[in-house]
Amino acid sequence: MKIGDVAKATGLSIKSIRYYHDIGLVQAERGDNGYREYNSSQLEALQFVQHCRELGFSIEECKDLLQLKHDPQRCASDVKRLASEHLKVLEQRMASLADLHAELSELVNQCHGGDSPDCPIIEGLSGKSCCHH
Amino acid sequence: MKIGDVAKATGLSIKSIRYYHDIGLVQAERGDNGYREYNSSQLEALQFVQHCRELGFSIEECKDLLQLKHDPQRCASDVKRLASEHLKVLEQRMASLADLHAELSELVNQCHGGDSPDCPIIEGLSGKSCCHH
DNA sequence: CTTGACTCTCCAGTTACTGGAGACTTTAAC
DNA sequence: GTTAAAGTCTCCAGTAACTGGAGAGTCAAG
Repeated sequence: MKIGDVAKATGLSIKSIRYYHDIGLVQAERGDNGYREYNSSQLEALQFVQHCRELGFSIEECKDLLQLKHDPQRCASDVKRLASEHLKVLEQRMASLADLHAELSELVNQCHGGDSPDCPIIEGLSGKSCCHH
Repeated sequence: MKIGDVAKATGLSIKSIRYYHDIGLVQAERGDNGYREYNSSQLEALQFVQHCRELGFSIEECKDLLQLKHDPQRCASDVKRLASEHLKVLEQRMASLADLHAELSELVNQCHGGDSPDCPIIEGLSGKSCCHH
């Protein structure tokens, strides 16, 4: 299977697949012409990686998960721990985004939005320090 | 005021301040020794930028906001529009993070976590395609 | 035989910085 | 007066995870 087919099958871009090859995440064999040649297990690995990336795992985490996937000695608790840690990160990001959103939307709500230069948003952003933490 | 003092006053790192100088966001004068010399209006601008960055605005957005801040002809509606657009971005990010979180936590919940290699998380990540979109 | 599609490598750019090297200046202590 | 520490300067490289593009080779169809 050549890289273009793999791209279609996985939904990854050709560039990404080459990148994953370069960093050693999922490496292909080479044909006589130098083209990358992917077999079904490499295809599966790339699909796996793509799902992990979709769920917000970093490349490093994908590497770890891929290793666990291919390790018949793995224990489910290891996988669960990794995933749970990632869940925590997601939760932290969500919380801090929610904070930002609350703060900014308060400023936006205070702003009447007319033609005058008088604007509580600018004033809020100019404020010496922020009271929310 | 020298760069170290500005760093202490604003909470920005020296590196960031120099970076902002380099990209023309907030530029300082130079003393005879070549040191950057910041006056109070530049300090204020940097504080403004720091608040904007804390609220998740990009450098480009900071540039725009800074211009609005220093424009006596500005209208509040322009500021409000910029901020509202940013709010929308924040909302999109929050929504997609929530999606990720839901999907991953479902997988994690399905996993008993014991010593066996049998793991629904790995299986879920290996799955051919994702049903949630 | 040529055209178009596909692949290759290598380089640069993205965002918003951070870290470090090597050199200079200023400040404080002795 | 000297010296050591702290502060500042510039420049280069690296981060994460790619994307875009140049220039060249390869393959299949008409």
